[in-house]
Amino acid sequence: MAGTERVSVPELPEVETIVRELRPHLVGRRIRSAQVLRPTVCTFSADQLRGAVVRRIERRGKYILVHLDRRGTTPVLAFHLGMTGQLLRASPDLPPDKHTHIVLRLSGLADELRFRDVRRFGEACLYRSPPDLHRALLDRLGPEAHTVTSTQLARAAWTSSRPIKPLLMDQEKVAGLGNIYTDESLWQARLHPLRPSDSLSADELGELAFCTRAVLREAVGDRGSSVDDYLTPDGSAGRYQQRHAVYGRPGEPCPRCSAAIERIRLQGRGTHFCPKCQSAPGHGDDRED
DNA sequence: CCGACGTCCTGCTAGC
DNA sequence: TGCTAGCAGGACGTCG
Repeated sequence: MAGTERVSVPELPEVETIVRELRPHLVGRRIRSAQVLRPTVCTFSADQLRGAVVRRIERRGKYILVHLDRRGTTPVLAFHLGMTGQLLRASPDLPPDKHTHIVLRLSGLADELRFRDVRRFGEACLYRSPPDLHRALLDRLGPEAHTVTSTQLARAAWTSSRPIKPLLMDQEKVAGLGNIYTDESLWQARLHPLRPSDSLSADELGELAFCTRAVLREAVGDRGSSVDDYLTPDGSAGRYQQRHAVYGRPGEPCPRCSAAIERIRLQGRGTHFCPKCQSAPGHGDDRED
């Protein structure tokens, strides 16, 4: 793959794709055995999982939540994939590599489930109960990005003067967006990533909410973006990267106006936008329609 | 309260 | 050719 972007960071569409793929394989099965190959990436020991039955699996923000049933308790296993995390089904005949940190074997499932993470920004946490999970994790997350409304966006945006891009990536404000889909949503909404959040009009925030939902819906339909090594648990790749308008395309023509896509650094993140049709802050907001 | 910045980690690549 | 420095970034801790 050409370009300077080599890493595919799992965001809402990738995590949703993983959850959908795993669900029919995991739900109802019992964890026969668990191996923790690298204890630093998780908060539990292998024997805390043994014998647990998977009741359901869901996504919240970028978290994968595996609800368990074990000896009358209902613990929840939560995965965050960080930048390079993967949940893969793999044959036990293939020895796990050095980046495989957790291995689960389930009753009635030939493949084992592996948590693999090259850069180890991801982690797996075990919570004692759903209320514990909410207190420690879920209550801190903002509304889901794929259903976010203009009202919800306005509530977050109008109380902050920080640029709109880092606000969208703040999981306490909106849950599920990362670098790729934030850049794509802002391009779709014709908003410059540096625009102060509290400078956005109700109309602009309405458009941003609409575009964010649309981008995520299409990306989920394409089973996410595969930029380099992101794969779904069955080993297949997503294809939304073919539709990226700006992300990973510095210097290429904007699909809307043909101006060259720019790339800047914003709070340490590579940020891609069209300098022509995403009007710069302080240069007026007149847009053609 | 808010935001900027350093930290974690590995693999790839530009440059000497 | 082989080395190293730099870069990529999600979330969190620290500092101003």
